[in-house]
Amino acid sequence: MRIIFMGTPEFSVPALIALVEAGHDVKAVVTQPDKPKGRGKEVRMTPVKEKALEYGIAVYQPVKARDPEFVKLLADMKPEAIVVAAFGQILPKSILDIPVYGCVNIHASLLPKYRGASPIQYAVINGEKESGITTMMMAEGIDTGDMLDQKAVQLDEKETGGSLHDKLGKIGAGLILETLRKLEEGTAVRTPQDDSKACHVGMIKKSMGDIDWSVDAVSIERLIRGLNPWPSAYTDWNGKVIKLWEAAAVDQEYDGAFGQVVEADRDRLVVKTGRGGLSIRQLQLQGKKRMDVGAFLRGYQIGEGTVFKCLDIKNERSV
RNA sequence: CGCGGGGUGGAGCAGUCUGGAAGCUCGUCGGGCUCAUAACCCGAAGGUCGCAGGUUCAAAUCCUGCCCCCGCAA
Repeated sequence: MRIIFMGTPEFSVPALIALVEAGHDVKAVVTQPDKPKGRGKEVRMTPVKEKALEYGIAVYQPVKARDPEFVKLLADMKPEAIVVAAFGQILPKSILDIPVYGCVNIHASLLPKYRGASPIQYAVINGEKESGITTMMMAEGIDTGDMLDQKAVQLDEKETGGSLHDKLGKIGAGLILETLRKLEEGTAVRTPQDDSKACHVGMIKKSMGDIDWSVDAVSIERLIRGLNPWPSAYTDWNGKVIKLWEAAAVDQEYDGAFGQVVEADRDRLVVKTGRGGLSIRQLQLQGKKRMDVGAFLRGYQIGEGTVFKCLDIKNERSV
């Protein structure tokens, strides 16, 4: 099938690879413009662009895809389908109408749940038992179009945003091939979404990682997993930022203030939360590499009574 | 040239400002105590102090250049 692929981050890459390896005629790849990233300020290509160049596929990076000139460019390529996976821009109707088979989106949730920008992290943060991939016909609303195929996956107890991201990326790659085949064969079934069961999640903000110790330990532990590896959950220790990478909720009540260390021995560091304690397993001090809590305790003097603080004023957690 | 932290036996840290014996908490190995132990006691091994130059009687420490890791920002 003659396809135009639109995607930007790492999540989109497996799908692009799958399309190419499956023999589809990927005419062009559309991705976000390069931006200065990283420590230096170096301009870095998007992951999708990098892969596209490997394959020798033409890459387009419009600041605004809805620009009429760009729309015309797309139309002139006469794609049979446009496959979109975490592209990062909203497509206007003028683009949605171009391909005969339509614009198919690969979305990382079991729609209609978790429409929006960060379905993967929120699935973990909210403690979902399962999530998945939905391929869908794109409509003008955000992730509101008719569903085509869906594949679920169970979340592991230790699932992180990163691990789920990788799982779903692979599943998405497989599912989009199936969906395209059905579209071509004419066997695809469009299922409208039940809007009453829909929910929408916005972009992840770094400030979400600022741990509010008055919240229950179970939720904090989920937050830590959901925001791993990016942007990560963190707290303040004597004016220094500490990222928490791994923890476990302890079902026990302690005396003391929220955020206070209530247990500290050779390999165990427990902090009091709104409900229960949080046993920190792996953490990272600013400027340092991540380390197991045992190593941290050996190098620094952490006594019971040490207090971790929530520095940020606003904790914006939706859903 | 975006801002900043750091590279010291296997791990995590101190020591660097105010040059002058390699330190701390662990780990490892051997021995002891013990019903037993992640506990305790005794002993031991293990380090080019990121790399290369320079200053000095003397450099982990001061100066110069380079490499690597990390946080912020984007």
